[in-house]
Amino acid sequence: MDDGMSGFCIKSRVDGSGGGGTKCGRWNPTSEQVKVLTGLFRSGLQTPSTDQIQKISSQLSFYGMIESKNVFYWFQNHKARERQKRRRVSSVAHEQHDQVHREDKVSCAKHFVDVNQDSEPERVIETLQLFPLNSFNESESDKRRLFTNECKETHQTDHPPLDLRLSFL
Amino acid sequence: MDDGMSGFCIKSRVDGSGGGGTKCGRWNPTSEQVKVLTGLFRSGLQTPSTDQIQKISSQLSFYGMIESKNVFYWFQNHKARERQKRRRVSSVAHEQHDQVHREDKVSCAKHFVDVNQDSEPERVIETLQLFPLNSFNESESDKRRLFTNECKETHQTDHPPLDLRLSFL
DNA sequence: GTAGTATGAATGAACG
DNA sequence: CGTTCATTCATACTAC
Repeated sequence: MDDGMSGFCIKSRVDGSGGGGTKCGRWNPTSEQVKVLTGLFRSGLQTPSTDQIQKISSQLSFYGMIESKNVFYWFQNHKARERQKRRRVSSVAHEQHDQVHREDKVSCAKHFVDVNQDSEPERVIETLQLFPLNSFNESESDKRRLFTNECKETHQTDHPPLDLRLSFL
Repeated sequence: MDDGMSGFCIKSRVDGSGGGGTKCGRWNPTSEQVKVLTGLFRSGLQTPSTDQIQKISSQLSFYGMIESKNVFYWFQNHKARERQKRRRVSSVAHEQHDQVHREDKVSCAKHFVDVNQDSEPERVIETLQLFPLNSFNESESDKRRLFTNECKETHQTDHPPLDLRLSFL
């Protein structure tokens, strides 16, 4: 999206500066930054608020270029990966013999459909078209409930107009 | 990545229906779908109504599997993230180092980029037509033209205490 | 140079 | 709507 793709040119490690230079691309935290971040995380701050993120970012900028979003991502990733690791461990160390399906979520997430896995990707020609014309004045939650319960969007095989010049709205 | 790096990196993974394994998991929009959605969003449709969502979904199904809820979530996420990003980037600046000239912010970003949303060769016939009266608002409104980059504080000249050590939280 | 790994970034989905 | 979770993509780094 228009993520802003804020660019940043970072050095290569505090020590480094290997001359190789300013690689523009993704943020590469300095060891000091990582140290502080890790310290914060271990101190119990696993999900900083937006406000905290900004403060942290601000302070860490002393050590080098950094943006709020970097801090944000750092915490998100750090937490996620720790959890992920933990989950893996518990999954193996615990539980009965790990079945072939150790993943219970990865399968078709919800009430999805499309059971076709390794065969001709043929689309079902269900014509279960859209649910009744909505009643205006429905709340967001109503909408969400509606959508999440929707099991399949038919995607009719016979191509619709295709003229979607966005004028269909 | 090549100097393009604008917009989004198209994932090589073509979503299902194509040949072979239609990985059923989460929706992976095709670039066409993203393009249309982005176009709609940019044209002012940031919170489509239920029926609009259905129509969009219906039309986009031409490009691949898609459900209404996907469209719903897409808009939710897109809007939320745009704000989030904005929030993260803004403030922090404060009046501390005064309002530098807008120009400076740009120069600070010397090597990179712009916030150009789609530097993609716009191929879709943008006949964006304002949706019917059911929702007339936004108008042009969009003037997020500022470079919201956090290149900000080049460290306020006189470096901050550096005594931070987590005490600033 | 290729393989493997660590991790930054992105985003679909969903929660409160 | 703001926030959080899970999964995946992309890339920096390391080892062979």
